Amino acid sequence: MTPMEIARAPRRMTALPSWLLAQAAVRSGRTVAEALASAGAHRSQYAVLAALDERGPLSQAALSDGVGLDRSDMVRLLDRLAEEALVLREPDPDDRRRNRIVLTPAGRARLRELDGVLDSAQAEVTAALSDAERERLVALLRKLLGA
Amino acid sequence: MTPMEIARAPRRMTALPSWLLAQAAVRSGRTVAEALASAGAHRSQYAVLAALDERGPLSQAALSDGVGLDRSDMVRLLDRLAEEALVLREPDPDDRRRNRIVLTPAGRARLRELDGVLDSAQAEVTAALSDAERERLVALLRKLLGA
DNA sequence: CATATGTCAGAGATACTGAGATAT
DNA sequence: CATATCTCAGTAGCTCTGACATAT
Repeated sequence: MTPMEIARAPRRMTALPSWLLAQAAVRSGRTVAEALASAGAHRSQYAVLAALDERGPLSQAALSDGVGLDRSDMVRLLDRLAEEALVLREPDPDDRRRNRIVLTPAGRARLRELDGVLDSAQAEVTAALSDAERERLVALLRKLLGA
Repeated sequence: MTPMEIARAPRRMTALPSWLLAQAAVRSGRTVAEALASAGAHRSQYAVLAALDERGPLSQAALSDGVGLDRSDMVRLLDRLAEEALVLREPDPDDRRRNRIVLTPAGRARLRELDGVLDSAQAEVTAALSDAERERLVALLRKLLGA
């Protein structure tokens, strides 16, 4: 999904780092989104499942923060994950304002499945590069991001 | 503009090429959008002015195609550029279905100004990299895109 | 009282769809 | 008649705001 065609662009733009990054991100994002969509999932759903798997039960606020999603949108996302019984929403006994979001066994299984989907999507994204080149790209992007 | 905070994300995601590309593109895109916005412009406006400068007068369809923008959106974009007298919309005598979109002297001047804005935005985007690293990144992105 | 949380309704910008009028 | 161009209205998904009730 996110059809979002790759734009042809004026020549002067195609040399810009910002344009190359944008194009690469669009293609890569489309590849990943399509892979997840064919498994019936979305990027933010995967991120939430992964965060819960790595960090254990979290409040919605902590989840929103840890995943970079607005709190109001997290509400709807969790509605859906809870419907599918991939997470549980239980009241937090320590702070009754909070919901404790817990990954269910089904959620964990789903996450494993999506981990595999993501993994082959990465291979597809970087198919044009050798292993060494892919590593160099990753290192440069990390440095660019100040990691 | 495009506030769009950088997302923190689960650890397993931050190692993925697709995630690094997405994050780099978001930062870079924000930098560029803010630079253009402070000059009162948008990315697609710049692209249209640049396409006209490089290729001469074009129909709206050719412009849409050359810039990767939907035809229906091009209508509104050109309304604005024409209001500011940066382009002219004149009937094409050779094919009366078409509009001939012409860059005005003011449009060309605007483009020169925005070229400068873009140029310093690129420097900002790649500030964390050395010249050699920036070139390596550009080469890798080109290869990734199959250029 | 000030702040944090979850929830909801809606704004805003962007990409796209569908249909109509005009011309080829 | 089939197709291309421009235009307009409206949809869809996504992000973000503002407000509210509840709890700390």
